[in-house]
Amino acid sequence: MNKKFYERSTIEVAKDLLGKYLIRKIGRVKLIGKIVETEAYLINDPASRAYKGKKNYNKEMWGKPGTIFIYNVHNNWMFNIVTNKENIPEAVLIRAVQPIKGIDVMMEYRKVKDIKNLTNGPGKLTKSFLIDKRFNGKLIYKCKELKIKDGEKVKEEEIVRSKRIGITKDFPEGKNLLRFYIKNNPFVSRK
DNA sequence: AGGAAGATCTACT
DNA sequence: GTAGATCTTCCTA
Repeated sequence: MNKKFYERSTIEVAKDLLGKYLIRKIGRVKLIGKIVETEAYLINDPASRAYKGKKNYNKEMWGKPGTIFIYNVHNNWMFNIVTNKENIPEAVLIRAVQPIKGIDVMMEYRKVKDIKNLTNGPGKLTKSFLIDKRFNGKLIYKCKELKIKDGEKVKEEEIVRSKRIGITKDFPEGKNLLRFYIKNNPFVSRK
C-alpha cells in the first residue's frame, strides 16, 4: 500500500487494513499473515500513547502517514502504523493476523505448536514476525523487510466493531467502538 | 529508584 | 469466560 492509503481517516484505514497481507522478509525466508484485527487510536484519545503530548518515545505518532510506530508494554512490542495527516497523532494498532506462509518459522520464534495461538494478539504477532523497535520510525511503504500488500477483500458486513481490549481509560460510551475484526475468523485475539 | 503499561500465560470457575 | 502473577522498557521524580 502507498502513502495515500494511510493518509485518510484512521477509522477508514483500520477497517481497510482487514484482509491485507503483512509480509516480513528475513533473508530468504518470507512470512505472510492476513490482518484480521485492528484498533484505531485517535487524537485526544485517553488510551493513546500520544495523549500526554509529544515525548521522545511517542514522537513517531506525529510523523508522516505510513510511519511505523513501535512501543513496548509488558515485554511485548506493539506494532502500529501512523495514519491521517502529518502532525495529527493518530495510528492503527495491528492486533492479530492469520498465519498464511512461513508458519513453521513463526512457531520456532514463538515456541508454540498451536497455530490458533500463534499470532492472535499484538505481542504474539510481533514475536512471530520478529518485529521490534528496529522498525520504529521507518516508512512502511518504503521498507523492504516489512510491508503491507493488498490481500483479500473484506465486505462491510463481515466487519465487527467493538470496544478496544485492555483499555483502562477510554472515550465515553458511544465513541469507544474503535476495534475492528473479521467476523468468525478463528485468529482474532478475543470474541 | 519507583512504577505504570493498548499483554500473555497459567490455572481455574 | 475471568483472576492473578509475571515481565521488560521506558517513563517520571
